[in-house]
Amino acid sequence: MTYIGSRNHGDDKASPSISELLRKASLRPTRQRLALGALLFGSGDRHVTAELLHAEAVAAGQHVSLATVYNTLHQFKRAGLLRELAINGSKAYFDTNMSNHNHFFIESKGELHDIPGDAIKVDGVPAPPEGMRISHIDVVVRLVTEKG
Amino acid sequence: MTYIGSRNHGDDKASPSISELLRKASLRPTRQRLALGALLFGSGDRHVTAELLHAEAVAAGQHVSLATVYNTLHQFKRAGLLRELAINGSKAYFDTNMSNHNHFFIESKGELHDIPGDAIKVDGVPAPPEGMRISHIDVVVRLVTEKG
DNA sequence: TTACATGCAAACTGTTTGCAAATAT
DNA sequence: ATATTTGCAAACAGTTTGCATGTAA
Repeated sequence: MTYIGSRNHGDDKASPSISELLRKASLRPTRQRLALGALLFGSGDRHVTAELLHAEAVAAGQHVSLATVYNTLHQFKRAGLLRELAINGSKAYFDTNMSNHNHFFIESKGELHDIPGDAIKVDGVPAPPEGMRISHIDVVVRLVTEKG
Repeated sequence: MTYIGSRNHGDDKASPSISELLRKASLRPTRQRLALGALLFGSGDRHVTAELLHAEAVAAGQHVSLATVYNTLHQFKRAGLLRELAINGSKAYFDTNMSNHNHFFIESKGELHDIPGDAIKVDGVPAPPEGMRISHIDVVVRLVTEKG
């Protein structure tokens, strides 16, 4: 679940590892889930919006409704295959990189890039209030063009 | 506009400093902006959503439309009086604390709390790509109840 | 066979916009 | 007087949902 290396297995055949991912998540390996899973997990870490993933699936000749893309993203998230990122106020980004890491965000393009997990160190976080614990610390480095 | 109310012209005992803020921002001191400004800047650092601020204004007996709340929040933001926070995927939060600081976010309540700017230190941020510079680094410490 | 998954459209939430009426200067 | 601001409702984007149809086990 951490990373899925190479893509091969021929051209028109679903990757067996996707089926396995789905099986482990108790999700039936439907055509749609296999297609979306291949797009998401078939080639390294990815950042997608529902809209982008849908467009990719359609471009790949797969019939998948946008609602199914949303459903599938949430199912994958629930299964621990994806993480949802709150980057800007409007769109939801999903990240296939489940390891500890952070992000550059290019505001002008809505584009995300990973910062490896061992790069950034956060110190001095105050103790949470009584009865609360830290679930996660998000660091987003927002970038603009040099001109500003 | 069907509202029948007092037009407090000139001497406005309510909040002279708000009038000044507005004047500096080249925003006319209308009744709505004065009311919203008083709610936002009248009592320390605040985190509001448009919906919350609108509810507060109405509760305070002020006629302000939600559209005007949105417009005003953006005008204040543009004037450097507010900062917009991207915390979760759905709602926009506005923060009256313009100094460098970070946030606790209590997911279950959608509640934000400041972490003083000198508390958290972020080290090891990689150099941005060519032609880009860092505009801001957001650190959000997400909290859940101890039980999960 | 039957429980689960999909697609469509309609519903929904949060936000923005067009325009006539109101207000500030 | 004139340029700006407001309120309303309608438009809009992104997301979720209800339900009939389709599909995996």
